[in-house]
Amino acid sequence: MSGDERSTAATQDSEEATAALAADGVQTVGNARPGGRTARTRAAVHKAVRELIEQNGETAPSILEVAARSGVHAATIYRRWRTPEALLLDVAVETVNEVSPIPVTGDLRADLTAYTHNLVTSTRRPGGLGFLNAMLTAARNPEIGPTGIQELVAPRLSHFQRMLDASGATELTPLDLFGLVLAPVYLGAMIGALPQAPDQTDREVAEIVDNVIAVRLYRSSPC
Amino acid sequence: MSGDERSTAATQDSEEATAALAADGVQTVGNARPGGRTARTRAAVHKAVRELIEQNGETAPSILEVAARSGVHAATIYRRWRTPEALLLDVAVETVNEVSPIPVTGDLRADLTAYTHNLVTSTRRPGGLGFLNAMLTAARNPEIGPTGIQELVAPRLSHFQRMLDASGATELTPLDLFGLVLAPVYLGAMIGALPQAPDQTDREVAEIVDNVIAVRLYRSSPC
DNA sequence: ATGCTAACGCGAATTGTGTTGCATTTTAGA
DNA sequence: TCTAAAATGCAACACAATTCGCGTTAGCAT
Repeated sequence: MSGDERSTAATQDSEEATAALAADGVQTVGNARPGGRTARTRAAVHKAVRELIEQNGETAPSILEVAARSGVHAATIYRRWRTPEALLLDVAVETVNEVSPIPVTGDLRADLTAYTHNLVTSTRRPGGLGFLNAMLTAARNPEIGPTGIQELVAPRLSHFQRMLDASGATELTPLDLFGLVLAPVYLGAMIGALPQAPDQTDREVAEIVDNVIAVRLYRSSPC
Repeated sequence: MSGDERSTAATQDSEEATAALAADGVQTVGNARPGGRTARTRAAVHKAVRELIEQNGETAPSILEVAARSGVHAATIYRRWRTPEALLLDVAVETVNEVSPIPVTGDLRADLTAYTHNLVTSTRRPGGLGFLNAMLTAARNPEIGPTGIQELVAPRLSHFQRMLDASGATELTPLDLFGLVLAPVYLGAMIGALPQAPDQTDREVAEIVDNVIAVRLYRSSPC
C-alpha cells in the first residue's frame, strides 16, 4: 500500500480481468473517473476487508462490517460491488497477484518448489481459503458463468505456460499444473490434511513436485 | 426415496459422522425420538432441497424456499439445522454417499476409471459443485474446525484405502487419490476446464487415472 | 391406554440486508 | 476558473432472514 494512494495499479496482466468482472458494479457509461477519491475509497475498502479477514479468520466479513471499519458508507459499497461475494473476489484476486508470484528461471523443479511452498504457506494464513471460496462462489454465479471464470484464471495459466516454456517441459500444460499443484494444495488445506509443522511443509511440497515430475516422465516415456 | 418413509438409513459407515455434525442442532438431551414424524419431516426437507437444487442449478436454496416447498415450517428447519449451510451440507453428504460408490474389484485402473467417470459426470449436473461448496463452508466454519471436517471425510478415505489394498497399491495412500483425483476434478469443474462432449470425458478420465499410475510407478522405481 | 415431553406449527417480533431519492462533494475537461 | 456529471453521504424505506413464545401434536416408555 506504501504511500501512494492509487491502489488501482495491481499486478501484471491480470488487471483487465479483475476490473472487467469483480468491479462490474461501476457505471462506466459516461466518462469514468477512476482517480482521486474513487481510488481512495477503493483502497480504504480493500484495506478494511483485509484487516477484517486477518482478524476473523475464515469468517467472511459482511458489507456492513466493511463499511463501519473503512468509514465508507455502506450504500457506496453496495453501489460499486453489488454483493459481498464480488467484493471478496475483487480483494482476493488482487491479493493473490501481489502475494503469489510465479517464478520463471528455467529450472522446473526449482520454480515449482518455490511456487508451491509459497502457496502452501499462504493457504495456512487466516482467510487462506478465502480465495478458493471466492472463486467457487463466482463459478456458481450464473451472472458470471464459465466464461467469466476463465477470464479470471487465464492470466495465471499463461504465467504457468511461461514457466513450462522456460524449462522445456513440453509434456505438461498449465492445466496439468493446476490439477497437480493448485488443486491438491487447496483441497488439502480444506480437509486439514496439510501438516502443521514447518519442517513437514518441505516434505509435502517435495511430494507434490515429485508428482508433477512423475507425470512428465511417464508421458515422455511410459516405461 | 421409494415408499419407505424413514430416510435416516443412509449408506454404509458415513452415517455417524453425518449425524454428529450436520444435524447438530438436535436437542438430544433427554430421550430422543428420531422415528416417525421426525424422520418424515427430515425426508420432506431433504427432498425439497434436492428438487430445488435440481431446478435452480448452482444457486443455493434458502431456508424459506425449502420451507415453502417441503410444507415444513421454517422455524422447524431453523431449529433442526440452524443455518442453510448446515442443511446443505447434510443433504450433500447423504447424496454423495448414495450417488458415488467407490468400487473395489482388485483392478486399480478399472476401479479408478469407474469412480472418476462417475465423479466427473456428477460434477456436471446442476448443483454439481454444491458438495464442494458445502465442504468448503464447513471447513471455514470455526464451530466445526479441522477435526469436524476430518470426521466427514474419514469414511471416504477408508473406502479409498480398501480400493488400494485390494489392488496391492502400497505406494499410494487415500490422500494421494484425494489429491490426484478428487481435487483436479472438482477444481477443473470449477474453472470450467472440463470438456462438455461426452466422448471427451473418457479422455479426461483416462488422463487423471494415468497420472495416478504415473505417480505409483515413479514411487516404486524412480527411473 | 395413558402420561410425559420432544418435536412441530403458527404468527408476531426482531434483526439484518439491500434499495432508492436527494443533497453535497469532488473530479476531469473545457 | 468554471461547469457537467460522477461519486459519495445520508436517511428513509422495503424486504428477507431469523428468533421467540406458546399452544398443539405425536413418539415412546410404562
